[in-house]
Amino acid sequence: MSMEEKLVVKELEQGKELANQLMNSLNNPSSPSKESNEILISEILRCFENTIHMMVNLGKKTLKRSHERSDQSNKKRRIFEKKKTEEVEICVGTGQEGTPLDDGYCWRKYGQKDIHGSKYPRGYYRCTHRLTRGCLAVKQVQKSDTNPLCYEVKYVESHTCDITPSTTKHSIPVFQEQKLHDAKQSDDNDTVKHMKPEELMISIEDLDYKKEIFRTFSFSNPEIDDFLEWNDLMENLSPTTSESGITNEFHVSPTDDSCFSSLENILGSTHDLSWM
DNA sequence: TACATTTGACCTGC
DNA sequence: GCAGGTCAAATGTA
Repeated sequence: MSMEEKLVVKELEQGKELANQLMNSLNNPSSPSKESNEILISEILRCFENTIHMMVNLGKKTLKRSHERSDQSNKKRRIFEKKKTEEVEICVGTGQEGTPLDDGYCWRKYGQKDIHGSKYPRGYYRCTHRLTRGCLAVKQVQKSDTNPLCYEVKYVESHTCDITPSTTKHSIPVFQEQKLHDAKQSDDNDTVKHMKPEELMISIEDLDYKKEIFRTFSFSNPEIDDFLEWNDLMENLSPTTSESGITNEFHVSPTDDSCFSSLENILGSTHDLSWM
């Protein structure tokens, strides 16, 4: 059994346990409050959502692998799939040796490769939430040959996990890409007008300054993290995704409860159920 | 013990 | 055949 399949089983077992708790609660006249039942329901729904999400991604992965290995003649489709993932390359300076490019997301290294013609190997990172939330974000980090203090970072696919760990020192998931986004969007900005995306340089001082600005931007409420449904979250947070597929901005207000509207609708509908 | 990193092997595209 | 990308077992670390 693969790691993904184990996670699916674990999630289903958790849902089963929650359902049992709900049943016990409903069968017991001196059961906890209605709010407790609502919490249990939302947790069960979250388990289903996660399971579906994981199964979909597991299926995609399986299909993709089998497709790649068995149907090698269908190259048009492969090219099409490849085009769906466009890439943006930026270069960010950092003085923190060993911890390059802490961009606020949780990355897990899955490979390193010596690149022909390059002094330094290229590191391959994927989002930590790839298995649990199906986030397909990937980045490649390579030291610049010309400037060892400069890292060339290539982001492939955008984050769909929408999770910025509260423990992360710098909660700036949008900053570096925002900079690039600004460079693309603003024709009036002469300083970035002539820059190619892959040549975009960000000074350390500027980085620290921006980090301070975006330090408070994070999803640090564990209850929110627990209750949000990922699809609804994606819709309600309204991330402005560019044509490249890179998520550049998030329009979200900490006080905006629109994120919970769908959940409230679900819970609201359950109010009408006779067993509540 | 769980999670992250390393690294050699394997796969695919050119 | 080569180079780049990914996988997964082995290893390291908290």
